[in-house]
Amino acid sequence: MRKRYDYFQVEEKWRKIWAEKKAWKVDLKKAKKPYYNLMMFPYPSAEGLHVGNVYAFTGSDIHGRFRRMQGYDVFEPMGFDAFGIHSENFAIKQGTHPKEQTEKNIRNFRKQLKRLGALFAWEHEVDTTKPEYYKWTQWLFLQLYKAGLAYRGKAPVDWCPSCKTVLADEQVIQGRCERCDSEVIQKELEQWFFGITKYAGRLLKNLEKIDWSERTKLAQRNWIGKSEGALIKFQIPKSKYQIEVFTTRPDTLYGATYVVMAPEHPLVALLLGAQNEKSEIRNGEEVREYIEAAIKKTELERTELTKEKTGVELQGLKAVNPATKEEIPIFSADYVLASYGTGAIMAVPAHDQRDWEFAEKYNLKSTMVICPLEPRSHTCPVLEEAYTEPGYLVGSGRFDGMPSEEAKWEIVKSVGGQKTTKYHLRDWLISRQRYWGVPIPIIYCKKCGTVPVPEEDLPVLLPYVKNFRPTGKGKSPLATVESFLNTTCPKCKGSAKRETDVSDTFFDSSWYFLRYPSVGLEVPWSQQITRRWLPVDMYIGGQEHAVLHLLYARFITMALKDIGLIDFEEPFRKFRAHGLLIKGGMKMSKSKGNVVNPDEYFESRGADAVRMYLMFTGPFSEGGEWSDRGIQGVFRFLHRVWAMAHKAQDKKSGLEAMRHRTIKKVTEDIEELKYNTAIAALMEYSNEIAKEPAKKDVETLLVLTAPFAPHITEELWEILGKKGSVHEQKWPPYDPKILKEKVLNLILQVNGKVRDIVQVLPDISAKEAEKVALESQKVQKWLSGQKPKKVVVVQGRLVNIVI
RNA sequence: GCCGCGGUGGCGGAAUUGGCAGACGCACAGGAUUCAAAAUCCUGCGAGAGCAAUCUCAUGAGGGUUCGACCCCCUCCCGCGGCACCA
Repeated sequence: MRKRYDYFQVEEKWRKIWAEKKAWKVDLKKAKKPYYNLMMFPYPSAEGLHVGNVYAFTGSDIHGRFRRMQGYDVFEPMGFDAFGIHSENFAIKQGTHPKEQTEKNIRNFRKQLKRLGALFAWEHEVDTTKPEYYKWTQWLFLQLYKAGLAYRGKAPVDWCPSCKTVLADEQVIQGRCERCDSEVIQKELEQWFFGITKYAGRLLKNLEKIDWSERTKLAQRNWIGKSEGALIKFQIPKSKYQIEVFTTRPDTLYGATYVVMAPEHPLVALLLGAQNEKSEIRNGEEVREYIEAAIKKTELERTELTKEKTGVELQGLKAVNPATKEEIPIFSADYVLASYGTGAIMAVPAHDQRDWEFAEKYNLKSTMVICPLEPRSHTCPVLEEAYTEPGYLVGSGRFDGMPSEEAKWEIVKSVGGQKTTKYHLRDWLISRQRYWGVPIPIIYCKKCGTVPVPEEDLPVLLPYVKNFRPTGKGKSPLATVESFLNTTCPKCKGSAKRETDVSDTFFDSSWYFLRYPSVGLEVPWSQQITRRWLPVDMYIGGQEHAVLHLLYARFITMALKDIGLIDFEEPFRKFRAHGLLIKGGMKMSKSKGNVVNPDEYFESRGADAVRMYLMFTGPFSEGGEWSDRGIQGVFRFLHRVWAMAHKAQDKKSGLEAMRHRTIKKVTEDIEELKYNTAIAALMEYSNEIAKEPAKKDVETLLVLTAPFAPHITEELWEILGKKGSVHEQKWPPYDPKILKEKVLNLILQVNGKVRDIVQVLPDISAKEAEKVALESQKVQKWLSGQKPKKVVVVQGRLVNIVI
């Protein structure tokens, strides 16, 4: 009796059985070989599960299933990163409420995710919007606060006028909001920050020792942006003030012909003095106007590269170059950023292109102090633009003739400068003036100041508010909710006000992996369980989070280690970024109308076919291209496997060597996440088996295919009358001795071109191979009697005859 | 501008890392089956020449190293990603 392959019935049947048996449950307390297989949890959008999610999760699940068959106790949790502006905006548009909308979306996601046939540990689901989760997010905030890593500060911050909230540095892409692409403007606001910059050096250094995708590490390195340089002070004569600059090129100090301070530099304001007050600066009015205008500009306007540089001289004041002792002019210009280094620079027009352009415009002196060639034996060229490469010093007093790299630190020493390292990374701004997020657990009391909410009072519940629209006035909508805003001070019991901003959603996701194993417990995480399960063994996710989520998670983990709450400082032992699934050569997006709905294919081809096809489109780490017709290929493959399992005979297989080769190939490919070639190997093997199916081969094929297509393999395993589940089978070993074919196809080349292929014994010696080659008729034809100049023998592969 | 990755049939992609270029699959063509279609199965499928055996050319372009190059080196072109007035 032979049934047709009815994927729908098969998949539904096993989904039910697995759920009933709790087939993937691991005992977190007792597991002997714990393996934490993590995937980036999704944001549950109203559009439903995206095929990109399915792609990522399938790749991760295959890895989990593979490890499980290798004998690990695999914990593969799933959850929802459900707070955030996205759902809030959606709710505003639809006239719903984010809470209800989110609950609805999660129900839908859960239903869709269950069709995937993954190992998900649903009893450990995390939902970041649930008080039982965000209670601990708030608790975490308090721990960081106690440790001095969460602080409130007034600073010019990036404000998105469309999202009506401030943004973290990481969320501003080239002066635009990452989410809505609006031009970001600067606002001076008092906000909460996390002190991630304290960890810059460690975040950078640890990259050397963690097993992560190289490109992800590279993106983090770029973002952290280390520069080694020096702090050098320029005295303002007859005053108590000095301008301290940061430079990576102290070797050019003798060429510093003016200094520049950023418009926001506090010393500029100080030197200007109060309005109407007498100042040393002769053109105070002009300077004031310039600074006001500069501060008003958007980030985009200020960083526009093509724009001509502007600035204003602080007339009447000079600074002394500590090397030349020369008095040089002082400028304020917005090409110098307040947020980096000391907010002031020494300008060396000859050796910095930006300074060159500025000096040209304002007719400032330029002195060449680095010569590209050894100056004693060459004349230095006349520059037509800044020379920024290393070279030899000239016009630099006793340092003349020294290579610039060498002179650097000597010069720093000679002027009493200080060697330092600076990073581009900025502190993490976590305040958001929005509704749908975790309330920051802080109370402001007139008497006691800033008071953290006592831990026993957590969670600070996010109130259900009908009007949750952003106000746009630099305040969260929660500020209008009297019952939330007004509270009593935990210290003096007097009346006090709550912080009304919520925290960045990236804070929610910066620690969820710690919560998963401990879900349901009345502590943020159990020490015992955490010691057994963390750090995460394998983390798979998108590259787009390289400098957002992945950096934040590392920072939080490091901070927790220092506070003494966990005993490891890197959260993810291994991280692999997967590629992007595209369609028609383009990223999928609603506006292009090329978004693939996975449900449609779950219906028409089944989850196994969807899983397998997605993995077949290309290397998992590179991404792939979805084609509506392409899925037919794996669908046919599954049908053929179905058919051959029904036809399989209990007889000796003629495919021993191939079986072992396939096991080897599939094992190694899965190990490296090269699922596309693993599947190709399975197809090749099955193409051979199909000719005369022997049970032994079909069984091996089913075991090897199980991680990719869990339902059909389980069904066929049962149909073959095998005991237990195919997923409980041990991953098959291969025997290197059986790998080799009995005959070797020896390639015979003449002048590097293949002219003949002969079958020989695999262990043929070099001498014999040469003899065989020279005897070949075809080779002789090409030789046409000539004596070979040289014969190259590659053992077990080829012979190349050179004439 | 700097850094990184890539460019292979009509398409997605392989190639044990210097050793048979195009595995596997899609699409396409021919055939079988069918009243017919779908599905399925078999065969073919880089380009050019040839009845054929076979030969020539071909991995973005040009050059080089090598017995031998998709792979290594140099120059250039194109695409993607990260950073970017960061001193």
